[in-house]
Amino acid sequence: MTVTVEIPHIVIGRLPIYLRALTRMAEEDHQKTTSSHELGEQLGISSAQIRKDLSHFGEFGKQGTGYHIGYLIDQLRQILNLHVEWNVAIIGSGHLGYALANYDGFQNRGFRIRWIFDNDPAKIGQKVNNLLVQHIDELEETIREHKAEMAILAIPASNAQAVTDRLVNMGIKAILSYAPLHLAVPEGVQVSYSDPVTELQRMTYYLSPE
Amino acid sequence: MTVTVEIPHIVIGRLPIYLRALTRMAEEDHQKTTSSHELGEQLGISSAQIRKDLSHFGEFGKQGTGYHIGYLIDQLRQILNLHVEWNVAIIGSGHLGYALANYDGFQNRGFRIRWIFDNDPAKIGQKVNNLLVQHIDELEETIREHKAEMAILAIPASNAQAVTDRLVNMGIKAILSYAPLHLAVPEGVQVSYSDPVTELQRMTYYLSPE
DNA sequence: CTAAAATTGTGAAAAGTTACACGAATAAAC
DNA sequence: GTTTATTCGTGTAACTTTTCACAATTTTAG
Repeated sequence: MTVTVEIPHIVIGRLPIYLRALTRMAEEDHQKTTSSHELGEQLGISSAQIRKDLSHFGEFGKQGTGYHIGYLIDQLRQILNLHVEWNVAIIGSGHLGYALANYDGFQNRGFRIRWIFDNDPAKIGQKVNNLLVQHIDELEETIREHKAEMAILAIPASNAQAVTDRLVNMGIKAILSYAPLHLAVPEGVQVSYSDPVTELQRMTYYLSPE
Repeated sequence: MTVTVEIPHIVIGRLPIYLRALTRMAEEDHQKTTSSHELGEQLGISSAQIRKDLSHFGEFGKQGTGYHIGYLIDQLRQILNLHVEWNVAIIGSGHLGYALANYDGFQNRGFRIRWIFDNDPAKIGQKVNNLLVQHIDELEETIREHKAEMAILAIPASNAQAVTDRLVNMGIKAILSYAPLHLAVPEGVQVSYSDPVTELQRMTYYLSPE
């Protein structure tokens, strides 16, 4: 009898944060080990929470010493399926799509921007950081041919659901959306949202006007 | 005796999402009323949760009818302090800062991008969507003079903490950061993070490699 | 070699969040 | 005018998440 323990989504969400902080410690400070206390200090998270989060996946630390950073980074990358590089399509080559295509932060963190699409004829064929802007109608063929699995949506809200339907239809299983609306997707498709305005609005609640 | 009931942060975080959906209903569908059920359906949130969230702030609905959209939008804007327009400074005029400065989604949602700063002499004085790029060393004087209260960080991780310290020092109380690191700020300063890579990494956990 | 300090992993308690379910009010149908 | 539908607001229960606190282990100091 196998008992499948579902690991809380909220725990998964913190792993990339740990990974980012550990990578910084290794690369900038040339540090070899750290403790849950030190890591928590840097991230504003309690040490107990970090230990409990990690304990869902194994025993990575050593009493008295803490965690070997290189080893823990490696384990986190395995857990998050980052030992393979994921090919990502950007939809929309407006200012934001352009910025994302030029961002060098995807490298070495598990992702490679491989395609960029737009529906504006004036943009098709333009070069964006070594990628040729393709027409959105080539989306299906490109995904099928290259088995793309992730997409970043950098288009206005008005087209976002229609494009999402096409992506889902072609088997895309994870979408990071910058369009300011909720997207309907079938079970099993991951969606992550980023809307600067909702974030600012959340913060203004805590500010006193004037 | 006044009992101050602290409203959960997680509830505050959903209000802008409700506001966004209600605004869409009003503007696109010219709808006058809605129900917690309909709103929840559109957002993938249970109707009970929406009712409970709103009930923290008052009784905005009517049995049998639901919510008057215009009225609820108005109430949410009051709660979130959006009846005033907030002036926002963008730090960094790279690709991302440029995209944010050109984004028209801030208008009518409570924010106005007023300033954009950079430390690259080649960029100072350039025009970005009617704003002149100012040198980062003019930050303090500009904030003091205009009483800016919010900032968006669109700079590399390497400078982010130093710039944050300067912003906090000048009294900035809310920061939306696109720099991929945790920022240390004193109590009472709001920080919101947006890192496409951590979001993608969270999603790859749920995808099967190959 | 022994004592003190550091640190993990974890069971249990506490705190926080969501879902349920129902009385009360309103609107629609007949 | 009465019955049926709809819908809200909310007390309580169920569930989720975080914190506490401690035994066990390892390292450091004397």
